[in-house]
Amino acid sequence: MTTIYDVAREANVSIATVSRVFNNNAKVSDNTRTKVKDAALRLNYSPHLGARSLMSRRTDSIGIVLPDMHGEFFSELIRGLDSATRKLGLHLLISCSHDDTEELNASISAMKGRVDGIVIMSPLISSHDFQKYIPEKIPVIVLNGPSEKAIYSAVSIDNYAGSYAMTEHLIAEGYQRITLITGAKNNSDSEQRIRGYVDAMKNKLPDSIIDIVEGDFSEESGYNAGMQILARPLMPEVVFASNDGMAIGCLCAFDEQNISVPKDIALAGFDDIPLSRYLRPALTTIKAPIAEFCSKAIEMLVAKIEKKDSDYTVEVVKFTPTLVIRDSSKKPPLSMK
Amino acid sequence: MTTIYDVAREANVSIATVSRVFNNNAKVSDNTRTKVKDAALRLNYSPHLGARSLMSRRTDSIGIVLPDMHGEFFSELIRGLDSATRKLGLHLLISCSHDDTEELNASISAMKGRVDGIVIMSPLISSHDFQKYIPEKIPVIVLNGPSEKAIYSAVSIDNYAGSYAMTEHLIAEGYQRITLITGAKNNSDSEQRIRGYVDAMKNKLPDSIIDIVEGDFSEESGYNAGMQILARPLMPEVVFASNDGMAIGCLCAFDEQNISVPKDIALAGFDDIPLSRYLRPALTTIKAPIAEFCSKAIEMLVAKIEKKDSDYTVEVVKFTPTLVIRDSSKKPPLSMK
DNA sequence: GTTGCCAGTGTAAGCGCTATCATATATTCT
DNA sequence: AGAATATATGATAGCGCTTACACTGGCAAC
Repeated sequence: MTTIYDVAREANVSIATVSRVFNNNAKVSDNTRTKVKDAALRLNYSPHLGARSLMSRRTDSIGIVLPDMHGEFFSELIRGLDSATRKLGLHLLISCSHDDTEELNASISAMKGRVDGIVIMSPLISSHDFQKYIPEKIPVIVLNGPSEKAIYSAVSIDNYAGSYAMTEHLIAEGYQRITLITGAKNNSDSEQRIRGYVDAMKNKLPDSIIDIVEGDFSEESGYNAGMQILARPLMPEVVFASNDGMAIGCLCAFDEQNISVPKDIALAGFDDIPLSRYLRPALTTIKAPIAEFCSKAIEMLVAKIEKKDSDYTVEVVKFTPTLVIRDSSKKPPLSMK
Repeated sequence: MTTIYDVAREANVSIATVSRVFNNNAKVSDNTRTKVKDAALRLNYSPHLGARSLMSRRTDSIGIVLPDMHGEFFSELIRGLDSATRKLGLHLLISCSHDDTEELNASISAMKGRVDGIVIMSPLISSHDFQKYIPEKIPVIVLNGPSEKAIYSAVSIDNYAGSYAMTEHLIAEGYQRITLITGAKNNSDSEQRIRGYVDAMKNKLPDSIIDIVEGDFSEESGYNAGMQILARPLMPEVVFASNDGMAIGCLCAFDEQNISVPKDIALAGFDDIPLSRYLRPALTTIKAPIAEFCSKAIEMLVAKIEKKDSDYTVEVVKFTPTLVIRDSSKKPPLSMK
């Protein structure tokens, strides 16, 4: 392996000069600069970034801990984080906790000395539970954390508002029997979406029945929930699935039973994954501004990194998602009923 | 920041002993071991992995360079790589080249000294073009590379065989006018899929017309291609989209024009993303064994890392994908035509 | 009692780099 | 001309860790 010493020898300068050339901040004469660059090129040298970060106390990488990587929502998330960090010349160390406390802690420990800051998304495990494994005062940003009092600064999608808005919209459309399919159990995103639905129902349609079927965010659970709903004596007028994946599963179940959407039953999802607009019928859903969401998280993290210690402020930024109305929730004209 | 020195002082031992405890290989008496562990716990110490890897010449991380992160295919890929590396206690540094040579080279350089090996997926840029930026003799595995003579060991999905098998199947079903929607231009995966289609058509249905419409793997391009196909005087009997995303776009276009699948026109995709089975009609497609594919890539990479230098062998492993027949390609009984 | 061995521990030399300080040379001012 | 200043470069001390080697004391072997 070529080191800075080899280049120094080859270019007939000291290692300090080579270092200066590669951090092109200090003043080096043009002459020596090219001498060094040529030597480096000849030896195919590039600095060992691990060694560099040991001295400079910066790794230029940030760690991402996600609960899972299944489905389009997460690929959009990773994509957003990648593009936000790339702009700043930062790198991404990605880890997956599988919603398991032990794995989460292992992921966090494994990041010590490798990253300048960590972004954690942990809808199941509370930050109280991983706090003690976070190396002292490494900056942390939580994505979409539980609504408990925040220990760390957080960026989140306002699941409650989104879910409330969707329910409200469905009610305004004239639907009365609205069934919710929940996300995974104990998952904070799911819980907030449930609350949004329940509150909107209670406020806007006090006499209606609150009807909740359990799911877990997977397409399969959406399919099962759909089947379960169809098996009932009285079908709801509209099913609101807590994410698009489950809505797709539901759509599949309905189709299998020759139930037409939205004619026989309307359908709505949450997340607006890229595919949703291409479903037939196109899916009414809630769109979160993932790109801005990711940028904001990275921006806040970098601010914390820059300020070093001293910064113990906890700031929580919420993004309000927007309603995207497509065909799957359109109330058919009465004549068609 | 707590260092090994702090722990040594706290436990009243030398740093070497602390190091031994944390690498629990050497012999340390049970007494001192607990003494050290207690001290570490008290100080919330965990070793600085960057510093460790400087000495041990191992980073326990591997770099992944992907061309893009859009869509479910990539999330499945990252998921597969994560689970393969996790089993081995390795970490993942992920970077995205956006099919741009400069970004790709930047990603690779940025990995020097941070990873023990690199997995590169680069369907557009040939390994000849990034070879000179690869730090000398860091192990590299290429995923799904172009079919040119391999410089690096590679693991790939046999796109050609998959595409050939699909075309053959469609012909066997009795279809004659088969249109292919291609993937992105100059993309090696796409090119291989085109060749598979063309060869199967020529071999199995020599008199038929080879009909190719351009796409770029995005849902939108599939939608556009679908619209373009419908605008023709003579519609094909079946459309074979080079990936599932485009098939979904196509399905959307067909539906919009009241063309029913598979009654009026049949449809097939490629990749078998998790959603495909939940489409209506469920999508006939080609399933690649992504999990095995990823495991194999990591396994080969780790083998190269272990063997250190000396290993310049180039091995290419191909995975043959399998046909998944669902409703979208079912030939309707003649009576229904 | 001397030797040999071994388990358990400490000492110190780096890993490849950055950064501080000192040094050497060139440039400007009085 | 001599001092003051600016500019380019070198020597060197670490960053936090691992590891080869040296050391200590206890115990079996002769």
